[in-house]
Amino acid sequence: MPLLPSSALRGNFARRLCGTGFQPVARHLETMTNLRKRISERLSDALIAWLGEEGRSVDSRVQTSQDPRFGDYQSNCAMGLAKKLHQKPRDVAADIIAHLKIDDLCEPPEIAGAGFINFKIKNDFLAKSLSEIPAQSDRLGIVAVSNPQVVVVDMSSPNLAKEMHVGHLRPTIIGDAIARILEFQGHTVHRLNHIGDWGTQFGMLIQYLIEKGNLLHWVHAKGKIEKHGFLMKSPGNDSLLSSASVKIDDLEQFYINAKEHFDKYPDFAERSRKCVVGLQSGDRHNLILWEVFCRESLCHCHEIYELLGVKNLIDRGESFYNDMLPVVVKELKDKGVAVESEGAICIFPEGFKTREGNPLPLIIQKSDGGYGYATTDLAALKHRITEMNADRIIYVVGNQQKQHFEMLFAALRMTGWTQGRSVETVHLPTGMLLRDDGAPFKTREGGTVKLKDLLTEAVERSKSFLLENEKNSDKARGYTPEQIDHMAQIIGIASVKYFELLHNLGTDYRFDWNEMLSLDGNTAPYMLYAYARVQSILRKAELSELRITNYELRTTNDERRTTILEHPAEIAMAKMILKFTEVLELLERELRPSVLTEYLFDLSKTFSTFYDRKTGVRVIDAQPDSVRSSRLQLCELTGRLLHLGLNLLGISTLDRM
RNA sequence: GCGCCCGUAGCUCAGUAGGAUAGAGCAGCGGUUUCCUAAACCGCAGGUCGUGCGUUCAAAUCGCGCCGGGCGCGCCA
Repeated sequence: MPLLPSSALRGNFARRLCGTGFQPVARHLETMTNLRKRISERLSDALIAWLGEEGRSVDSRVQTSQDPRFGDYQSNCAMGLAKKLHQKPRDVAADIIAHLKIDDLCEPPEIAGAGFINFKIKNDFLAKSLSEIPAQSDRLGIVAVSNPQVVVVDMSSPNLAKEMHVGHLRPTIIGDAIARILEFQGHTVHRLNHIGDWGTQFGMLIQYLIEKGNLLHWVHAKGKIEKHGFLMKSPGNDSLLSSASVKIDDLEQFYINAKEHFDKYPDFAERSRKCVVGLQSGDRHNLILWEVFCRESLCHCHEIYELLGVKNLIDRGESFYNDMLPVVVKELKDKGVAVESEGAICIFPEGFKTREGNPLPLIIQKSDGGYGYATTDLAALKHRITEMNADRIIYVVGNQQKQHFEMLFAALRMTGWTQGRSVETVHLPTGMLLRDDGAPFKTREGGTVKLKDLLTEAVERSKSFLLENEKNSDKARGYTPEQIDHMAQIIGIASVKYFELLHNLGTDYRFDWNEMLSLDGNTAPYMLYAYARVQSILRKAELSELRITNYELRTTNDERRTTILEHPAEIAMAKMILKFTEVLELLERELRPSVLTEYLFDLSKTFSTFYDRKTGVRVIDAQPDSVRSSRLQLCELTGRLLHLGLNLLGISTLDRM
């Protein structure tokens, strides 16, 4: 059975995967088997063999069984089919089985209950499937999708007027995880940081900067600004910006001070408004200061992104779309998509109503001539579709904006911008972060919690835990302070990220330090620990990287690795490893990182049982050599898989804990 | 008032296009260290899936009503 496309396509794969951080699938023709898909294909063949063309329309999907008594997979198609054929479900099941050719994969299928067909995978087939996983691939032989798309992930979206707060955690972390997963699957992904860099508050901030701020090296610049949008300029290559700089230590406080000043002094407020006007009319001095301010604020954001390990962001502010706004409005007016209503230019997508039951507008030009967020969002959509050639645009944004995105997407369908091309737009609504007492996440004084403070605390808490361990003679591992710092950094950040990803993204959830940093349960530390144990085994078995290479190289040609699956723990391990392909399918369909966290937790648990002194098997001192090498292979695959899975979530691993 | 989301074990949450006796983790109780990291493992206990009808061979899952919570509903993002 051909598991990879022809060699002509393989060059494409390699190119597409460039820049994802993963090795291209090239040398090996092996891949990881999708057990569920295999059975489903055989079932489909059987249905066609039995019913002819009609068999094609029957649902041949199989699902994993909940109870091991029912085997590994089950098909429920006989029950539905029985109704159509006016036969008994169990008879239908028997007919299906009679046409099934599956004895190389499974034990003889069994009919149970109301007409379920149960499949149990043969150990031999599990072993064969494991041995097919290529040894050198950090992708574990998982091939890219055959229909790669250009995907824009709209994520993070900070507002440069203020510092990033806990509310940005979900859209940033989940957006990055989704981007990583789609990249891994072979799509071209653009992580788009839709930054709030434009609007009335910037007038106030810039005026405050001029009057009270710590402006350094302010030099009147030569030249002129050609276009709004500091983000359009190539960083570090701008003579205007290099001539002015500013340092704001506490951006949040700066905003609060400016706002107080604004409320207290009407003349300052007046100067602020003039500043806004200046900005909008392209006044050079105002614009330079605005850029300087945005640069400084963006530096604060990137400190956070660095801490979180979020890379390859396209920082593109709202200002980027400024010049497009009047063009878009005119176009939509000309096309008759937008109409004037109560002095404003509006689009009225079908199916949306106001409080009074009137059609609800998407306002693309205010009655005063200004533009709001809806216009920017539309312009951004157009840019992503027509300039970036996006096939799929994913917004990871709070669920409060659900209706706005529904209207936006409805409006998009009226514009004709996709020109018949299929462009999928999807809003992944994120839930709110609540305090552990269920209240909105605020400081005791009612202020917002800075993201930076939160992440710092996570690292600090991890560090004090590690230091506590070192004091305990039973647990002390003799780490140096540098090692402790490094581990605390990884564990702290991993804990916060994992806790985010663990929850279903749409629902509100409670933030609980003790829970997320706990070593017990579905947490990052538990999983990092499982990974560290794998690494420890491989070290103890003296399978250094070089040794693994030699060990694997012996098996590349005719001499296959033989996997021996006898002990229940070995069999469980094998099934769990192969299940990964099914998890990826689900991820592709549902874009829910919690599907992956759940799997990784199951994998870790299965490994802990496999390796346990009571319930598991010996590995390093196992005899004979064939068993030892088979078990080492299971460990090695688990390690690679944990590393891969955590990597897809944006979480780093530790070789020791 | 209308629209959308949610209500599952004491707590936090899963439950994959309706499938068999509803699952995890935490907390609780009880076990396991001559042995590769006990930061672990095993076992026990714990639920009329908010509620009432309905759809069907089959409902936590689909439909309708009700109760309770959240969010949104014309120039803020």
